[in-house]
Parts: sequence; C-alpha cells; structure tokens
Amino acid sequence: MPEGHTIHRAARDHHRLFSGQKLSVSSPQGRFAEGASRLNGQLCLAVEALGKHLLYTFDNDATLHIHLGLFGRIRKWKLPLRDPKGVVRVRLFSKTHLVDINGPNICRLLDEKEVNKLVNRIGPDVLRPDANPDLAFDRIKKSKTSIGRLIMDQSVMAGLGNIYRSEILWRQAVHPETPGKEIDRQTFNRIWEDAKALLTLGVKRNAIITVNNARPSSNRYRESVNIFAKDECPTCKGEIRRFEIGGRRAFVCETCQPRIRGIR
DNA sequence: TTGATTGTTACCGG
DNA sequence: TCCGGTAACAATCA
Repeated sequence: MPEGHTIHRAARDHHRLFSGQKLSVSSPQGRFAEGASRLNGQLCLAVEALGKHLLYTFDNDATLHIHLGLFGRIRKWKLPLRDPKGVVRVRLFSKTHLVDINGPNICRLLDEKEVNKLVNRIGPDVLRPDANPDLAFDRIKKSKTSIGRLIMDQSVMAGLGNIYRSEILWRQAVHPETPGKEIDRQTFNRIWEDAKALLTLGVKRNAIITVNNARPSSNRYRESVNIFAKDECPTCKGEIRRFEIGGRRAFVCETCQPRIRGIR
C-alpha cells in the first residue's frame, strides 16, 4: 500500500485532527501494550512525515514511530469507536476521530536521540519543502549503482516506492539500469521534479497516478499508471520488459528508455 | 493452503 | 567502503 504520498497524506490529516489534543492510545491485541500505555492520555504536539516514516510527537518526550512496510495500513473514522478490523497494532483517538494502524513494519517509541538518528539516516524527501536535492545528486553522481536502485534507496532520496520508480524513469526516458554516475544534473533534476509532482498529486488524489490525463471520476480510488505491471508501452506500443532490481519487480520500455541517455 | 504484494533491515561475502 | 544477494518480518486477499 504505502509509498511516500500515503504517509504524507496521513501526516497532514492526522496533524490537523490530533495536534493540540490529548489522545487515547490503546493496543487492541496487546501487541504494543507497553508503548500505548506510555502514550495514553498524553498531549499530541505534532504529526509529520519523513519519507515513508510517520512520527507522532507527544508532550512526554516520546515519539511514536510508524513505518507501514509492505502491508501496513492506516484507517480513520469519525467516532464513535468501532471494533478493530484485523490485527490493529495501535489505536489512537481524540474526541472526534479514530485512527487504527494495522500491520506496521515499525511501531515503537523513540527518544529525541533516536529521532535525530532517523532524521540523519533518511535522504532528502521529495515532498518536504526543506529537502535539499543536492544531497541526492551528490550520492548519485558518485555511484556506479543503477539509477533504478538509487532513487528507491531511502538514504539517497526519500519517498519513492516500487511503482513510482518504474513510472518516473519511463516518463523521463531514463533506463533504470543506467549507472548513477552517468546521470547528468539536468536529467537528475527532471527525475526529482517529476517525483515531487507525482507524489504531490498522489497526496491530493490518494492514489498513484502517473498518466497525464487520468479521469477524475472513474479512477479516483485506483492507481493509474503507464508501464507498471503492463505489457505494452503506451507511447510506442512495444513490449514492456519485466526484470528485477534488488528483488523487486521493475518495468522498462527498451525503446523509449534507451540505455545510454534519455532523449525527450 | 499457497502465492503475491506500493518495504526495510541485518548479515554475509566479494 | 561499497555493493549485491538473501532471509526475515509484517498482514491480507484471491
């Protein structure tokens, strides 16, 4: 489910609902009982996203750190309370709204030191206004690792997941197996700006949309992509090649994404 | 029951 | 140090 847009959307929403509120925090199946009891009744100061990480800061110096991993989900309702669906690790609610978090890869409390460590480990987040893309390009231009790996390496740049990877490189006519050191600044800028634009749209629409003329109504809750898991290139009608990058599926149109350098 | 999935980390070896 | 490969983990659905 989650790429960066999902987390940023939740952060924005939960910040609006929860910051300045004392929250009730529980762990319905008891799998985060200790942490929940430390947070229960505490004042929530802020909710923010850092790449795909979600951080709830509380008044008692504790930060709830959530990462949804591959399967995690966040669900939200207006009160009244309802029975948890599936395995709810942690449940947060104010006087008005309820949030359940299922199946997170990470769900733990951080102190200030650990938060700093996390912040330093994560590369510039394309969705954050304070992101410095130079840091990402500095890593990329020195690396012989493929650009397909690099843009999904959260320490290089943060927010992109497996679908956006294939989609952005197709849109920018860059072959995913191009070594980072062969990516010039102009090409990197196109990738960065496209990532920012697509994730921003993703936050707004609550879906991964990478085609240029997505129909607002019919596709509202469904992804709309060009080549990810597709067989045919929308531009040249050629075959989309499937392969793997670091054990994750990847897609490329060898015609529209030439190996040497993208032409647009 | 099996397999697949929009993710990350630790560990190992080259 | 960098880099690629592998396993482990998370929960749900078809």
